[in-house]
Amino acid sequence: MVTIKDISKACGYSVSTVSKALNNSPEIGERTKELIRKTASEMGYLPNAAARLLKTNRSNNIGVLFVDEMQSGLRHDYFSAVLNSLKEGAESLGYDITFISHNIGNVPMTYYEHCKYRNCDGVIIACVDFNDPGVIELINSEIPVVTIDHIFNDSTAILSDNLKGAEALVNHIYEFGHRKIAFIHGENTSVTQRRLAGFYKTCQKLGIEIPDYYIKEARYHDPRSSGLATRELLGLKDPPTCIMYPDDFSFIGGMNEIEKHGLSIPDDISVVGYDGIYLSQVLRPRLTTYRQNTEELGRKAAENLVEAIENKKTYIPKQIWVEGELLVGDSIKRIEF
Amino acid sequence: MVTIKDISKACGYSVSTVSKALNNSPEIGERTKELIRKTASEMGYLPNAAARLLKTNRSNNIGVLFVDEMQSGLRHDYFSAVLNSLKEGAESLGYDITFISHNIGNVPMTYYEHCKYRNCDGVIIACVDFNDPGVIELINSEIPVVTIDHIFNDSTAILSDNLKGAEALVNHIYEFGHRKIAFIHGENTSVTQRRLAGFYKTCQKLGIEIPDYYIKEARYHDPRSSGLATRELLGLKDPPTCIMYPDDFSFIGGMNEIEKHGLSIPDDISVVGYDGIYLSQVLRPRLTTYRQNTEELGRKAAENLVEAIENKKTYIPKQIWVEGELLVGDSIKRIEF
DNA sequence: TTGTATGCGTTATCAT
DNA sequence: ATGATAACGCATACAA
Repeated sequence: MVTIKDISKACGYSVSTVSKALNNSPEIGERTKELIRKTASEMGYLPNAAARLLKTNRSNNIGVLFVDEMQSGLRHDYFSAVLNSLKEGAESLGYDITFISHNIGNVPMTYYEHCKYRNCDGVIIACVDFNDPGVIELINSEIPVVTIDHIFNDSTAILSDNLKGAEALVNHIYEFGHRKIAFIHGENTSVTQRRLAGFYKTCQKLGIEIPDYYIKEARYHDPRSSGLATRELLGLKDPPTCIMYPDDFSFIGGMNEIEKHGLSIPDDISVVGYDGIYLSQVLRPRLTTYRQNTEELGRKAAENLVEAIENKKTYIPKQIWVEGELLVGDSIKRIEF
Repeated sequence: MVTIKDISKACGYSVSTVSKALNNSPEIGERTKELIRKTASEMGYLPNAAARLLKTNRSNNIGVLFVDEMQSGLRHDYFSAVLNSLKEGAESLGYDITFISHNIGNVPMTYYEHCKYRNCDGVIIACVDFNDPGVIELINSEIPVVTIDHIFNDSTAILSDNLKGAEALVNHIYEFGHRKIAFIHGENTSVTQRRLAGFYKTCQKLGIEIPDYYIKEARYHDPRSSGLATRELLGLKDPPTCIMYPDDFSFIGGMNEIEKHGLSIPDDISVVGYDGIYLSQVLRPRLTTYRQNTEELGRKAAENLVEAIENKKTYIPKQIWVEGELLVGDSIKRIEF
């Protein structure tokens, strides 16, 4: 491994001069810098992140906490998409990412301890149980934190605009003539609450009243529970003409149930999803859905965390809402009313 | 931050004694260890991974190279599942993982350089273009490497047994009475080659001849190309009675095409997928498919890499085939012939 | 059994 | 503009 010491020997300058030159210090003459940079690259020099960290207390490493209750972890379309852009955003800013967990080897660690152990400059938290004491400890620590899809006190949060999403869907459904709109929503989280708020608010504005039995709770990413809810809705004396699903993937459960009833989408019943994952766009009929902007969610999370890290003194936490977009498919029938 | 120096002061032992005690050195008396450990934990001591690394040249950090040609990156069911178990396997062995890329900030780096920069003890390579010079440089370097689903010279490879998978599917299809079996396969990779080999070998053994026009090339994870191939197959004078798809997800494209032709699965045409992702099991009819054992693939990759790292002298590279299992669904009709 | 001294590769302080 | 030196936190060879 070639170190600055080797470069120092090779070009006759002292170690400290080499270090300064490589860090582009104004103290060093342009010609000297030139020479040192050249020999460094010729010798294949690479800075040692660990040694640098030891001096500067900056690891250029971001921790990522990503554990969902369903244990599906990375196998969750929405979150793996967010993670992907998170990773790319961080990398383009010069940071690597490390997954944070609560035990490493057989040594139990809190999330906070793991972050300290790896000297993470900051952490991005997504998809976790925000009541977990370990998560709370981390958020309340001195480590800069950005949360995704959850507002925690005054730490920076990047939020998919679920209110606007539900609003856009309801408006769109309404325009197609539907008044009997059912909403199968996910388990009770802040995300769900905002979607419900957007749903009710928009219905009210449009002057349509939704009976309570049109609102069903299922679980995110779980076609089975959405299938059951669908069955209940289809069995009603006064069934809805359009069903909103917790997410595109869960819709598969509804789709099966609808087919089992001998009904066809969208002729007999209209549906919409949520998320806008790849799957939704390859199904036929194409699913009308609301695409969450996972690229921007991940990128903004990385950008804001880095900003918080690099301006620790002046950074002011903020909440950033990321809008998605309506993806118009063919799963809603235009009806008269 | 509390260091061994602080502990040293607090309990009156020297720094080196503390260090040895914390590392459970036999040199230190049991009572002393006890005391030191106790004060350390009371003071909330955490070892500093960077400092330790600087001395020991071991980072307990594994690099992961995960870039596929379709740029779908982490948004790929199969690979995100492998990654997930990779992560868990590594963590349970005391290693963290870091994504390797080819530029960090605006500094262009080769994969190898990135690994060195982060002092990765080893690297797991999956889902990349193995002709990329950067990948080749990394594999040929002194850094221990484990590849997934690709054999590269004599580095250790963890391989999903695609030959057995194709074999199992063909046998199963045959048992249901089918003789006209079409195979839509993915782009030409070693994975595809093995599946094709398994396919042909089994057909031969069973004494069925497959005309060339039953074999179509599509792309993995791309329903559109599989849809096109399906259309061609359905348009044949002598269409197949069963179609094998490159993967479960691609099957969606075939499914749409089949429905468009007014055909029904499995009554009019039988199908099988590959992968056994969650989606395949929630579709109706349930897709008959071959589940790749992603848990074991990821875990074995982590285990073997760690073994290679920790026994650098004695470790012998090997190839490990991981079998999957047939997932019997309802997408094949039993027919007379 | 415990302590002293040194160095890993880097940056920062202070001198020259 | 350049160089000598210390220090970051830890582990280890060697001394006691």
